Amino acid sequence: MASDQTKTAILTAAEALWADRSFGEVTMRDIVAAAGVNLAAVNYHFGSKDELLAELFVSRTTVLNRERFAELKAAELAGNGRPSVDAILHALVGPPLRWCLSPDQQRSAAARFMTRASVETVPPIKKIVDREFRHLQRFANALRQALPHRDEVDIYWGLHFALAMIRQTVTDSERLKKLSGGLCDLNNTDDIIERIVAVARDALEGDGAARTPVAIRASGTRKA
Amino acid sequence: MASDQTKTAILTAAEALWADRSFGEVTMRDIVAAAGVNLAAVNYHFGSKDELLAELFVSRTTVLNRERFAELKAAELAGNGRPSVDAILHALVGPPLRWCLSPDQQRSAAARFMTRASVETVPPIKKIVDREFRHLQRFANALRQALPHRDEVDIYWGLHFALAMIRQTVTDSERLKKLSGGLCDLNNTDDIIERIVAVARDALEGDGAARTPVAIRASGTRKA
DNA sequence: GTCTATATTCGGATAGAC
DNA sequence: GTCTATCCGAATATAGAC
Repeated sequence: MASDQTKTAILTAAEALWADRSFGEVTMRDIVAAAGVNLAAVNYHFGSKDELLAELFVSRTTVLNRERFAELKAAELAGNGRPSVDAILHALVGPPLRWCLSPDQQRSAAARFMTRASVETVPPIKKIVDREFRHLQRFANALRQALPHRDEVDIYWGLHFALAMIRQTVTDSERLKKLSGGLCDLNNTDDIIERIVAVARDALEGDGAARTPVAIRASGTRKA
Repeated sequence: MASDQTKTAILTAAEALWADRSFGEVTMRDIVAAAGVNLAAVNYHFGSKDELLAELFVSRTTVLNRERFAELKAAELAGNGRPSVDAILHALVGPPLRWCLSPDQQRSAAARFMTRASVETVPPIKKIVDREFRHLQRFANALRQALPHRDEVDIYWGLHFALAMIRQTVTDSERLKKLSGGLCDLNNTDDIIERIVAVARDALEGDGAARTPVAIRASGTRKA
């Protein structure tokens, strides 16, 4: 087997396993068994279990963040440098949710893996949070520019809540499905994204906006 | 040392350690070292590491759920059997947040421990999720009664989002503090509870964004 | 590059003294 | 009830054959 294939097989297997279980619960033996490679391969290609996690996490977040950032840039272009709150939130929420709910098993696993890994306290992740931190700052800055009249504190809380809903939906959709007796459709990606964006938008734009009648909201006051 | 003291010391130490690290990352040796007791004491008093986790989790959730439920009952009394959405949400959100932000270190650790443990995939937790499930169903039922005109699906999503915000705030407040440059005051318990309740209430009572047909919503808010 | 076999550490559990 | 000492399995990592 070629070197690249072995590396990729390990990364893919690790991602799938870490999507559903924590770092410590997944052993290297689990990973190599799923990847169909030998135990020694992990250390040969990555050095250690920790470094495998770090490389995998950087690899996936780089792609996801690029996708988010591209949408943010597109929104800035469309808004002549002032993207709407709605567009910013779509750039933040859309990519992870579309990944998670994708029929592509690997994409879905990648989204769950990242969400899980980002709250792990193990050393390899601690070293990488800075990357994610700067990534989120871009969104915070975009929101501040889009809502110059809003108290900054409210903006950060709104972003915090948006991230909360993304996380919960990516990692805990099973509970919602059971709680609702199967009523909540977790296959309708667009509907879910719109729900999260809508709630986050109301949180950001404030109480007044949140109680504005549908007719006014839907006609697009934010675009002005 | 008396039996009760040893048991309590183990429970307290385990709770504090599991508040910040996952099940697998905390070893029994870590726990007994923090508790100042001997390694064998855990097996003597609890049987195994798994059973220690299960007993601790049941112990803490029992108290928290009772507190939540008492507030829900009080709200029902005050509302003549029909508690307001606001009161229901306060019963759901208040207890875990007050625990988490309490100056009492143990209370705070208990809240973080429960939040962490509830998403663990290890066997001892899997066996207990049913308890939590029934607990949440009570709140779902209360919300359905308070909002009879609302689509049930929206109610479950609103509950889901409320739980998301609670979880994120309990486990990840540190990131919000850093992201906001210290602007967000994470000591003002009441303010935080009101923020979460307000957003959840808007999501539940809705300005309609979440239940508006896609066709209408898309005309004004979707990005290009 | 890949794999087998093994070294080494670590963690959970237990036996038995006190 | 408590503690020391130890067993046993598991997990990471590595050495060395192919």
